Amino acid sequence: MSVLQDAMLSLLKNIRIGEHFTAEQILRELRAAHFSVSLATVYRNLGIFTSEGRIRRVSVAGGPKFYEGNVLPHDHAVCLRCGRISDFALPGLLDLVSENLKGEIISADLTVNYICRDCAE
Amino acid sequence: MSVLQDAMLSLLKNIRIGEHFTAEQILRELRAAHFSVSLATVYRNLGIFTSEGRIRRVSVAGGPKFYEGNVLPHDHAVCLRCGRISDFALPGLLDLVSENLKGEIISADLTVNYICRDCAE
DNA sequence: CTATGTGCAAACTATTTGCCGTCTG
DNA sequence: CAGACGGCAAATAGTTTGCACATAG
Repeated sequence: MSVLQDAMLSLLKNIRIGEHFTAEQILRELRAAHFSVSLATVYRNLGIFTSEGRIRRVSVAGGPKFYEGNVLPHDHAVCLRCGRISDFALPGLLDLVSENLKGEIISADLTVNYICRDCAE
Repeated sequence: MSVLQDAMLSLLKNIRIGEHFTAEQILRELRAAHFSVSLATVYRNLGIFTSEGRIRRVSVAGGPKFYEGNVLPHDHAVCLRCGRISDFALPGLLDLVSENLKGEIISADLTVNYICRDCAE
């Protein structure tokens, strides 16, 4: 683990739970912290961390992917106005799925589109 | 509505419920039906139909998007071995979501990763 | 005739890769 | 010195767009 990789990982791990970053945002954060790093390297390391299960990659329709340090199972809610992604837990989801689908269930990705309370005003 | 657009729409609407096509596959189907059409036009028309709510666009992590004629609310199960996408219904999902998330819920996209019965053998 | 639809090629966005230099143990 | 790390530029995949021509109503 290089100094840069440590910095990337702790960026993703230590930021407020529920934050989500794109590769571009991570690049900006790292540069703000005086790393002279390139986008290719950010992507390369994000790929490594994701395949090691240290971080999680989140796809949201029609845009860049987001990365988060929270690898515990949880779901995402995307506000259609401000675009912000929030984590939320939906206990019982996997049970509900396995009652309704035959086969060996590996995981379930739930993305809820909603209008968050800030935007609803 | 041009003849081509009619053909695209009925392709998406009439095929066995639960089928999902990529833009490339639709192009191939149309050409097999003797249309001399380009990929750009397929994408253009898919975009129009999607924004009109006549078809639905489905994103699956790390690949091209799929399109389906079934616009009724339903969920998707992706087999991690064969990659096939199946429709399935999860009654009670929206209720479960609204019990656990504050805000105005618009829709919920659930994608289940699993091993289908054909692949399990 | 006017709007709509289409092909083609080029642009674009997000991401990945090859190559080669560099740093570290 | 070997192997991991990283910069740069080019490649790639999927999708979108500008433009000029064709076609339908």
